[in-house]
Amino acid sequence: MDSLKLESQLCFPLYAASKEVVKKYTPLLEEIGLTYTQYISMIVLWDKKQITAKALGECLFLDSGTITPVIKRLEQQGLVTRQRSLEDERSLIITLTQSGELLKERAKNIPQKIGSCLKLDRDEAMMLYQLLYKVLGKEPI
Amino acid sequence: MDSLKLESQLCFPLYAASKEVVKKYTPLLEEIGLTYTQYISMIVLWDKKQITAKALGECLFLDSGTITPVIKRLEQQGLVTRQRSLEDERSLIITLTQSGELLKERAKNIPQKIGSCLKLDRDEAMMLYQLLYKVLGKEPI
DNA sequence: TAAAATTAAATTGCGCTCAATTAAATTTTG
DNA sequence: CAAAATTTAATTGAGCGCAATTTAATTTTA
Repeated sequence: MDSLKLESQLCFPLYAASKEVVKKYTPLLEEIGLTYTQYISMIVLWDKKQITAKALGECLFLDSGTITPVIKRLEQQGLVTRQRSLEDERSLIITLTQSGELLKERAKNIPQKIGSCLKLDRDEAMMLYQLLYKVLGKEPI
Repeated sequence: MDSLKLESQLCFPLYAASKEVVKKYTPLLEEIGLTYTQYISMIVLWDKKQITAKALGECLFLDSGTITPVIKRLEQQGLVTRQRSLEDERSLIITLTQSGELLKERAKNIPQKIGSCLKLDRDEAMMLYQLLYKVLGKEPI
């Protein structure tokens, strides 16, 4: 049998489904002025309020080449501030601003809107979630 | 409960797992001079030998803005040729070259190498596959 | 303590991704 | 048939993503 077929490789539906789901977010995120990457960065910041660039990158599986310009754009929008750590000047501390905090209110119904347009029931979504975290080699929380 | 958390949204592990898996392909694909997107394009071409740009884009969930330059780079590498359809000048026909055909041999052990580094057993991989195709709203083949 | 190694961001360069637009060919419709 | 609508690629512009490199700060080690 031919393993070099699109249908025999798990990577492809993973890649395609990821893009399709991100695409569903785009119009909703546009209403609040965020890209998908900016959105997941804000999700972490809404939770933690303050985090280093390094820790944020680790949360999101993004390296500094990606995270640095994302943070700068969030700063330009007034959603976060950037400052060097006093204990370790190498570290960049990102802090949620009041304006960033307020944006959370406008984002709060996005997950539910997306959930309702994914054609998975509760058990399927749970199962998919578990399997993806297994691929990531991280425990689902 | 707070739905605006990274852990409560299916999109995030999907997005992260997709990137991590593509990243596993990168060093293997580098050996044969392809990017991931070029690789999945070649997979379709190894199967079909000839396809229009539109059909290729549909297979891969990619629009012309992405597929056009990808095809041009494959052409520059001598793996495919591009020609307009005689019946419909709007359509671009992409044809696998002999050199493109030969590359298949060098790629043939990639799926197995990737499979062995994903920490999923056979049943889990199958389940993940089915769930992802359900998200894509397409029947798995 | 001074040199070497490590760490964290930032930068660079290349390619991907998509939305929106454009241009050309074809099909539909009046 | 001619005008309008549709279809297909190509183009443009903004942002992501990563590998590789650079710069500066800190830690390790000789």
